[in-house]
Formats: sequence, structure tokens, C-alpha cells
Amino acid sequence: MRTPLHPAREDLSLANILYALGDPVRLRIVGQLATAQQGVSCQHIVLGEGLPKSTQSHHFRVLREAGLIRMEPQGRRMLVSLRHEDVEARFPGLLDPILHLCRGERGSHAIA
Amino acid sequence: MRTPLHPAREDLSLANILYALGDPVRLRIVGQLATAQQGVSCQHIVLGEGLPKSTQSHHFRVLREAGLIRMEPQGRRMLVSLRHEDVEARFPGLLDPILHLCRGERGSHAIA
DNA sequence: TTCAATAGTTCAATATTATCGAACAATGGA
DNA sequence: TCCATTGTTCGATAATATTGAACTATTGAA
Repeated sequence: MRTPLHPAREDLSLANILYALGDPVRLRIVGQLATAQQGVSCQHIVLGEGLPKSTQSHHFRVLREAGLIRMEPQGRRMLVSLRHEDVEARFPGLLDPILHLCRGERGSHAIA
Repeated sequence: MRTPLHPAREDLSLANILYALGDPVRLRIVGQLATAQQGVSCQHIVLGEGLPKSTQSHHFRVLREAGLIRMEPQGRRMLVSLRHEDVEARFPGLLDPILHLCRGERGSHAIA
């Protein structure tokens, strides 16, 4: 598996980032990555009842293209991690309140 | 013109709010409402080069249905204002950093 | 009161995007 | 080598966005 393309820090846009976060599945991904210390493989992220692989792949791609996550192949896994510092550098103060909220309300109807 | 429906404060969802904010046109609307003191009519919000009325109406509707804005008819105008307190009550700390960023970067490519 | 202008909504057609099954590629282990 | 694992890509369908045209409601003026 090749390393996919990631936007440079200075190319992140606010609308793209908020758009990527504006979906319950992707919020759940980001919420779980926020608590993970190292990179996590896609399959270790819990996305609820049997979401098809192709749909999962799509959601990871949206997050990657928005610059929210980094994806690096390692063996047959794709290690996923938050680009916390990049987002913070480009849009200071934006991410942490969101992460705090979607950590706190995981599973509740507040997200969806 | 009748008063359109607004979701109750407790029915706001994080994904819906972020989704509504995940569009350059809607970010611009919200950024301008953030600096307005009273309600503003739709047409007084600057949405760039000749965006059709029906598209504008659509964007206001998305913001309203997400609970971000209030719309009240007054004469033949529709007065629009931010539901700042409601959003803050439901999702403390979420809105202000976003408003700060889209006020600061209006017109730059950081938004779109 | 009647007419026209204003301010926005709704409808219907088209364009864009999302979802998902099926096929595919790449890696690691038996 | 063969096969299970992990994810991507493709193509079809479903859902959503965009837009012009028609419509509604309100105001002010004749």
C-alpha cells in the first residue's frame, strides 16, 4: 500500500475541516483518534454496526483530504493518527473544543 | 411570510452544526452575523458575486435547521440572527473559536 | 383600492456527492 | 506457494446541492 497524499499545513481550509467533521461517522473516528496515543489501524476504530469497508475507506479519505488525519501504511495496516499540531497551527483553538465535545458525548444523540 | 420552524436547543446535534458550518458560503453568513448586533435581513449579508436567490435561501435554511441561526419575518424582510446562546448552552466552547477564525480570515483562502 | 416593486420561498430539472457491493492489490504467515 | 488479512478502487444507485422560473406575502405609491 502506498502512502496517500496529504495536504500541506498551509493548504488546510476552515470550510473543508468543518465539512469533514460534519458527519457522525467521521466525528466518531476523530473522537477515538483524540484519545489514542499512537497511530491506530482503520479496523481498530469502532464505527458501529457493520458499516461497509468501502464506506469506511471513503470517510477516512475525506478526513485525510481535509488534513485532519495522517495515514501511513505499515505492513498491511494503515496507521491513522490525528494531525493535531498541523490543525492547531493553521487554526488555533479550533480543534480542542470539538474533540472535547465528541469525546464527552460519544454514543449520545448529541453527535448525530 | 410565516415564521419557519427552529429546532429546540436540546435537539441540536454536533454533526449537524459542523456540517452546516462546513461550507464557505455559510461560514461567511455566520461570520457576518457574528459581528452584527441585531437581526439582519438576508439581502444585507454579502455572499459574493451573484449567488442566486434560491441558493441563498437554501443556505439560510441549512443554518436554521442546524439551529445556528434564528429567522423571524418582519415585514417583507426575514431578520436573521445567530442563536449564539443556544449553541453555547448545548455545546459549550464550540462556537466562539470558529467565529473568531472566520471573522479573522474573511476573504482569504483559509475559509474556502 | 389597485398596481408594481421588494424580499424571499418553493418547485422541478440537472449536477454533484455519498453509499455500498464486488472486484482488486498488497502484505504477512502457514 | 497459497491463503487470510487489510484496505482501495470501480461502477451502479441513492441522496443532496444548485439553479432558473414561478410563486407568495408585504409595502408603498398612484
